[in-house]
Amino acid sequence: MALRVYNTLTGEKELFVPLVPGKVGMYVCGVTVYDYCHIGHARAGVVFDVIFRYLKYAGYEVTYVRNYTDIDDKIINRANQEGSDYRTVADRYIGAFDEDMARLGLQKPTVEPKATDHMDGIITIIEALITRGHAYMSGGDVYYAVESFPDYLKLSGRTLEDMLAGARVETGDKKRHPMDFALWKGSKPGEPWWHSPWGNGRPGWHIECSAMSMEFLGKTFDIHGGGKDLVFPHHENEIAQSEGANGCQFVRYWLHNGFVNINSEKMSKSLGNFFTIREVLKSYDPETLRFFILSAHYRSPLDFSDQNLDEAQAGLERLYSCLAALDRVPVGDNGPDAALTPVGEELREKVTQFRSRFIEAMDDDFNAAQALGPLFDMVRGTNRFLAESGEQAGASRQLLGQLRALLMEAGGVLGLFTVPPEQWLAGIKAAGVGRLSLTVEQIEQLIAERREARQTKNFTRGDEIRDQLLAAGVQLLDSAQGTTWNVK
RNA sequence: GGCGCGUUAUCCAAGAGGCUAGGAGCCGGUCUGCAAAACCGUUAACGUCGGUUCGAAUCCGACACGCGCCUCCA
Repeated sequence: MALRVYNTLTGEKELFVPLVPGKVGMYVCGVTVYDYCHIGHARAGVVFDVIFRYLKYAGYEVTYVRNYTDIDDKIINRANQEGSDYRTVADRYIGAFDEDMARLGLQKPTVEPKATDHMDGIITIIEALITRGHAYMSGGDVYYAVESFPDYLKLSGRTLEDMLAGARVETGDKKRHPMDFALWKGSKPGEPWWHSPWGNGRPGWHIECSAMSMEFLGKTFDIHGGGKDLVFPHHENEIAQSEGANGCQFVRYWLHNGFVNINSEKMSKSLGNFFTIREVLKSYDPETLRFFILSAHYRSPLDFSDQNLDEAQAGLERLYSCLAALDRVPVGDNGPDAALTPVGEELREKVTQFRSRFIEAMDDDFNAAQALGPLFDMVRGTNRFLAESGEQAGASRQLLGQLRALLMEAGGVLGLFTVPPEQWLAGIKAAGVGRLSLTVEQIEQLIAERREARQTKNFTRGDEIRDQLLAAGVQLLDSAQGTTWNVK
């Protein structure tokens, strides 16, 4: 099997063949830095992080570029609101973005360029567009003439007529066609500006991505990604700019992730129904959020809710618990594994098939949700084997070691299992304690009281304490070694 | 209005002509003073109506419902 990816441009899954064998150039639209990131940004970040990781896992040398758009109307507005300047706002939210993405465990892209560091490239492309008749000056601005580019809207599969029908497009007096868009905006008083052949001003939205991708990946490159909402106008306009200026294909494979929904409705700034990443990470572990994102295919909508996050946590906990159980297996001798029981043979079979099943899923348009299946399968087999062999499990350490390595290998691609299992499990518990009305001391005290009651066979009192704690959200776990507890 | 997408069991969610997805839950079992937890086992589905086919969640058509884009958005 070979990697196949869904290309928005053709609307089909295609065999992935990079421009240069063994190498991949990938550009993903980052963020416009004017506010904290929400869960939608988290999804895009995680999805393309996994794509980046998988391409490397598949043996490609990947150049991954993810930009910061650090000059834009919204940044300027924000700066005006708070009485600072665009640079202050941009730098603050670049810092916040980096923090959020690091917490979600994203690997650093190869390059993370900023729009304002690429003014020369931006100006060069606009000049080329004017020369080739794709752009025109008007009232201090420069606009792209969409009618000059026959392929315009090929990505979203529409026509200019479709777009205008019933649409609320204002016919700005500066534009020749209502769909024309700004490449360069003349600066108004008090606004940041850069020198250009068309006077002082700043770039329009879209052009920075054409400039930065060309700078680091060339005129034609393999993968361009972003959220579905960028298909139009952002990516459509990038195509018009880059292909208009260079006269050659811009991007070979367009990848777009689906939205995060709240109650089946798109999460967005304008609807005001969004959660920031940092808000969510107050109640949920970052890897849980990551796991939740990976539990649906990247192009499908993903419904965000506490219930779904809780389920994701339960799933991830199952995986981590298995890893922790493997760590507790007593070390056997270094000799060959003991003869396996039927249950052991079954597990060996799962171990043998694991990698090909995992790769098959990921090769099919990065289907991480499907790739999770073999992980859980192997976990079930492991639990079963461990339960059966008990103290003797150490005699099969080669098999178990191989199994653990495979789990970690898959975790490396998905960005999971980055925390030592016992520590992760302890972290989940600690987070739960923070939400309780009882202190750890009070809980321990009650448990001690219960132990005494039970020792004197006063089960009524013992059960009373157990119910009391349960009502407070504390779940007791009795075992031969004594009583421990968990937050429910 | 134009264009596009989706509808899978109690819930979440893969699958895209014949091949066990998976998770949570329910139920049964092991364990336990009884429970809980953990572990094991197990259950069930393809929106509706037609069509193509030896065979359809899967392909085609109609309908219903939901959603998205057409305006800043990951």
